[in-house]
Amino acid sequence: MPRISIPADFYRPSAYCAEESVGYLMKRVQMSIVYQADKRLAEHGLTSAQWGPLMRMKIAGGGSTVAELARWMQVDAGAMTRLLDRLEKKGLCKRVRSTEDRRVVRVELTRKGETAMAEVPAVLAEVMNAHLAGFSKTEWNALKTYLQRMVETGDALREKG
Amino acid sequence: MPRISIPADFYRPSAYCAEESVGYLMKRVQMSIVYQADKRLAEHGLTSAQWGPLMRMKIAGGGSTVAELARWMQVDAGAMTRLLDRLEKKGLCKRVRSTEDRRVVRVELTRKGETAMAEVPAVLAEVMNAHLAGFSKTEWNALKTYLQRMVETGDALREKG
DNA sequence: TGACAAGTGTTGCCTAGGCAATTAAAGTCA
DNA sequence: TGACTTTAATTGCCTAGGCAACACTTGTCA
Repeated sequence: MPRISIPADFYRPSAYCAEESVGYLMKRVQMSIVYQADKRLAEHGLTSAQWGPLMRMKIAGGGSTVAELARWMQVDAGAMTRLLDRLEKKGLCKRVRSTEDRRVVRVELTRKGETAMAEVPAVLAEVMNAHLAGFSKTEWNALKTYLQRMVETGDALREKG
Repeated sequence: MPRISIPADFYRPSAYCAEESVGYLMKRVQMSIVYQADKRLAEHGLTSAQWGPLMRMKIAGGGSTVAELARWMQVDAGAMTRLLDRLEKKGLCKRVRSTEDRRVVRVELTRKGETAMAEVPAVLAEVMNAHLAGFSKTEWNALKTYLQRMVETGDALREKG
């Protein structure tokens, strides 16, 4: 039962101020997080776009498929194909054509991929914690709640068209 | 006087859960905002990356420069050059070599560019308001405060290295 | 069985940004 | 004045994602 969503009335066409915009602020924060994560991940030969699929392979027990990874990352299947090309070239994963369903390509972590992934969770936690310096646990929870509500609202918008 | 920033302790390397991550949630929200904005801006021949420079030219009185736009958008100068290539190809702006300082290229809005910009603020306000459906003014202010704090913390991180 | 639909992966072409090298012009200073 | 530095804009090469077309399988159903 999706309740009716009435848009807010905070922003008006005239006097649209960037510093007041939640969208602008979120973009700034996002850029900072990606910048810090990329800087630290570069030492392990990874980018902030690349750890996601590797993490998924890891928690799935060492392997996955192109389509599954694309869905998980909420990304185009073509983009995932090319991202895996780059990871494979670096020797972090390898592709194996499935024998059961000959359409699918299984993607598996290599030894080198597992090694590269070892430090990633610590890096991510560190970057997030650094950006939340000064936040109380209450504030952190409030922020998460706000963001979760916006995600739900956005999903509902998409469904309606 | 930059006060000392002590990182938070909310995230730990083990059990790094995406749904709990402020970074993941913010990315989701950001993707939704960009998606909705792109969908509506496409009717005016624009993308969510393109309205920014045009807006800057507009509020600067019809013109700016490549370097100034790149700084304003916090983007690489090369990226801005290419973005302006695309805008110029669509006839939304035009480049004029400056006579005072022959290094700089002045970028000016065309009539067509002004027309395209007319509806943009309304579109942006609509998209932001839609994503903030259900928020009270107090919650909206709290969210902005949290984000502003994270921006400042991120800037401080970058300065320190 | 055979046509058809749906799922899977790849590729081409597009926008978009980062980094580095290059060229040209302007400013600085011994 | 001449050497040096800085700034401005562009370009090449890289990662990255979206959309559409394509080929190849698999499943469905008349």
